Amino acid sequence: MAKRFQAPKGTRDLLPPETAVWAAVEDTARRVFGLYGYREIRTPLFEETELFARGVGEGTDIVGKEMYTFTDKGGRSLTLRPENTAPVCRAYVEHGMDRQPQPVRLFYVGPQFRYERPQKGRFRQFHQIGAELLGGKGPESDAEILLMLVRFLEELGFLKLQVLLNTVGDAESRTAYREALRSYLLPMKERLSEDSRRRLDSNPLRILDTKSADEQEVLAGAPALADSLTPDSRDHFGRVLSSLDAFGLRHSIEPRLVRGLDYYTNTVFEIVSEGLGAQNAICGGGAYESLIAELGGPATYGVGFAIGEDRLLEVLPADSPARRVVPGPVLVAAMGNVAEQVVEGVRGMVRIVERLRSAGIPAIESSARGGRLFELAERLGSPFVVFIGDEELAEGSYSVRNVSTRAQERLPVEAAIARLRQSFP
RNA sequence: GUGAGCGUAGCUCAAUGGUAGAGCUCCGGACUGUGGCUCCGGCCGUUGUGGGUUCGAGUCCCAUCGCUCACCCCA
Repeated sequence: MAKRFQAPKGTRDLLPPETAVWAAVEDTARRVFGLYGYREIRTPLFEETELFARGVGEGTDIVGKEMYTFTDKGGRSLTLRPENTAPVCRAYVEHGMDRQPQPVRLFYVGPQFRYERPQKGRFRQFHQIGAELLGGKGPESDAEILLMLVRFLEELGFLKLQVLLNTVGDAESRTAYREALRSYLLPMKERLSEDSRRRLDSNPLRILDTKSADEQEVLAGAPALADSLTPDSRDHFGRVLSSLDAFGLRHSIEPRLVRGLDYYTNTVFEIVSEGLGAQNAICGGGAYESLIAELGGPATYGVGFAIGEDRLLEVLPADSPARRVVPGPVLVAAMGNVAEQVVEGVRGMVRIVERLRSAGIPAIESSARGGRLFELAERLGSPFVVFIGDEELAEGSYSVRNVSTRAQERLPVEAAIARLRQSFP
């Protein structure tokens, strides 16, 4: 027997009927984001490696060890996109979108790639739904995009969501805090893990969100980032919070929330969910004030989020509108002599099925008989079975049977089609 | 990159170190103007892969690959 293949490690096939839920979630995103004036952008699945190295940050895990990087036949170093914010900003700069009316509101839907060991809620190819607001004014942009994010999740049936919020300050605040934190931790270096000790030099802020109980204890007496904020950053965060309050958007401040991408400044946020094991964040985001400038564009304020679609689907409420079952195709079955006129019978069936399709009714023919026909209808989710026999052919009618109520009527063709259409808006 | 658990048919699972099985699914037939069937028959395995121990390995050992979970980190 020939070798059998399987999807590469960390990737998976999405199969029906689950794909219908994915499509419904994405449709909801397009609709809700559209309500806020966001339009879709589709960037390449791969970019110059340098874009992510500079944009996401050399010190991040993503760049340090998780990139799918390859050299093409022209000797270029390319990388499968591990996230979509840097590509969107690249496109903003490349296409001179700073000359469009500001701010520019964009959203994206698509696969991202990170070379990691798979586990619950983590894949090498995963999917994100995200949005970026570029060229905005600052705190009010942050609040706007959070409002949209929460509305989207609520429309999917998530209730009582809590947004975890924090500020990491601007560059000046962070420099000040980095020093304060280092001075505090340095004397207690022995109590830190190897990783954390390394971060003491490279990225001390990252030590804050450690999960180790022992390190949490060490951190209990650490200086607060809030105390190192510049007046500007303090004001920024205050305005975000007051906007959210004004909009009635529930949130909680998590002083330890630090995100792993270098480009974030000031506002950062996360939405977490139960039922995902250790990978509990379904959405993360924040503001970035210098990314676009670092990519060669004008100084531009940006804020955005990315939702992990795979994780979102994992915890999607059972009663989510996105799970609404889409009806299967109407089954068309020949009866009596019609069924026995093998060749002409089949062609006649196809003509009838095509007629239904032309009227916008999904339909397939079936050669199943008796109980098997209805078993098939159940499995496909078909709301109706249409019977065509000699009598129907003679008088130009279809017998339409409702699978769930078992009610059956013989109707003139046009009336039958009108009846069937009611189930397929 | 590190650690742990698990790999038997498409799915769910059996098989004391002694002939690889069952149910479901799928396909074919009986049945052909009506219900979730019934009956008959059939396909499906180098027991993830490769070595080793043994008279004999699905079972024990080693390696490898894969899956799962966790660490790290993130969505």
